[in-house]
Amino acid sequence: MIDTTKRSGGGAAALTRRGPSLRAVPFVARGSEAVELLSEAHRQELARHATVRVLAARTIVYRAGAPADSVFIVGEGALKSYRDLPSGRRRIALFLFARDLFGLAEAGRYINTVQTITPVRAYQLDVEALTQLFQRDSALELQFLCKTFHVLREAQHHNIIVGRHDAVGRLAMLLRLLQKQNAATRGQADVAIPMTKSDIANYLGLSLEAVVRASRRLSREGIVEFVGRHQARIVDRHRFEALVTNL
Amino acid sequence: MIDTTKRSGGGAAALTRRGPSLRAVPFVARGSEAVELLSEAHRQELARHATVRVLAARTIVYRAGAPADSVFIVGEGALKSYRDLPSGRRRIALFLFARDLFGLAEAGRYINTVQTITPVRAYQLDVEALTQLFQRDSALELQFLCKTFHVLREAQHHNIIVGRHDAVGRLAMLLRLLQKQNAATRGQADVAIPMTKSDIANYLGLSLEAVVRASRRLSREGIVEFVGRHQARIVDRHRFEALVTNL
DNA sequence: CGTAGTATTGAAACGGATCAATATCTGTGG
DNA sequence: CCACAGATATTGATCCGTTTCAATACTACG
Repeated sequence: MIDTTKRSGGGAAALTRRGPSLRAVPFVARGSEAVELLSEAHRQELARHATVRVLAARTIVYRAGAPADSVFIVGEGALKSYRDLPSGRRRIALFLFARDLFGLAEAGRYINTVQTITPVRAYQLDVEALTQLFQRDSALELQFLCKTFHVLREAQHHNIIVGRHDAVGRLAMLLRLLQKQNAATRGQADVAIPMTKSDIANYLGLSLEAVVRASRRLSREGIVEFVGRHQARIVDRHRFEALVTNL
Repeated sequence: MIDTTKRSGGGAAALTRRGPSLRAVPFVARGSEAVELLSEAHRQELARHATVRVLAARTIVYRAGAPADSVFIVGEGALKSYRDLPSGRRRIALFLFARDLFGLAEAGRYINTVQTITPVRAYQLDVEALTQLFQRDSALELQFLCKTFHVLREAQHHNIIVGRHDAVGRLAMLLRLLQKQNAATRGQADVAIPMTKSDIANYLGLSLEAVVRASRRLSREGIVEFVGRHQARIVDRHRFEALVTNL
């Protein structure tokens, strides 16, 4: 398990220059849409207190039940946040991407296990230090509050996905999510799929076979084209959107 | 639609003496378990800025998409937070009870519609005033942050419920939720069910018929006894817990 | 280059959705 | 206080999609 940990103060890489950032929709309405919530000043303030961690793929960041002393901000890469149920089943609660926040605790313990999917760069923040920071900087605290709302909305969206009764519809909604995820980097039709089909099954609340069959159906009907295991391309956007919206 | 609104400053009722309170599990570990998070001082501070609203059953507090200018704290009663989907289906995201927080917005708009189930007393707080309050009182803001975590965890728990493939298991988990809800007021075995079976179906992601059959099965097997439509009693606690835990 | 995790495909069984018909409750106005 | 209407609940029969089981293929990584 590779885990390169260093203090982010030592101006080592380009990463450090930029520092942590969050993504969320503001609490109240402002002219534009979703924005960079952290000001440059806040970013630097966080960077001073953060530890940069570089993690290999499939590394467990922390396990459910472990003492929660840090929160994390994803710099780059993809992770999954999950719980293993008594039956041996696994439920993935959330996929995490750049600028996402994780490490939310209950009574000082992490509730989910978090594991990297791809190689990841993350910023680790000490909880104690952070709450002290909040006392001095109310605006920064408000950003975290907003971000937590954002995560909450994602959880509710996940509820709606899992509530659907058709496997193809659920898969389409996940692909939509992934497509929006890196709409900036890639084209509107290209979808990068970092996780395995098992992960997808665990996220959608389906069996692996159901996910495979749903994928096959999407490609057979000419709606989505799969290129290898970790790449897809939306061919018929119209029918794709119809599937997604057909709640 | 009865909607008695009054400024909570005018020391009218016993309600005002106590004022709003929140329920959540602390961010970090403290000796005991879930606690009253708001100090007496905080409660009074919120009460000064809050409007008390008394709402009849089945009143819509706000609709999805409406401009979000207030957040609310439930004083007493039960509510549902839901979204109507394009298909006409309805997904209930959350049931709300005493000391719960609602009115979380995205980009200045409410995302869900909130409607009372029973008569409700709620405290309404202006968002602008609240954010200003946060600037002066960082600790109060932290309470709201913790409470939002609490709601997030409930959403994730909901995900786990809906992820189950058996109807009886899902129903059992909801009954468990309701039972814990008023474990203080009522006995360990008694469960008050304020909502209708349709509401339950919309929450569990099942058809109404499936909920009815699951109820029937629980009572036929002597696990839960239903007294009228809004009351249940857990007869065989052991098998009940087995059902709930059988994830 | 082998091995363990990952994916694919088929056949069978189960469970919930849906449709339909009827029953019961709740609140309202006469 | 009762009758009525609309919402809520119950029960049965059928259909459909997903789960499960099983057997085989792939592929990434050490």
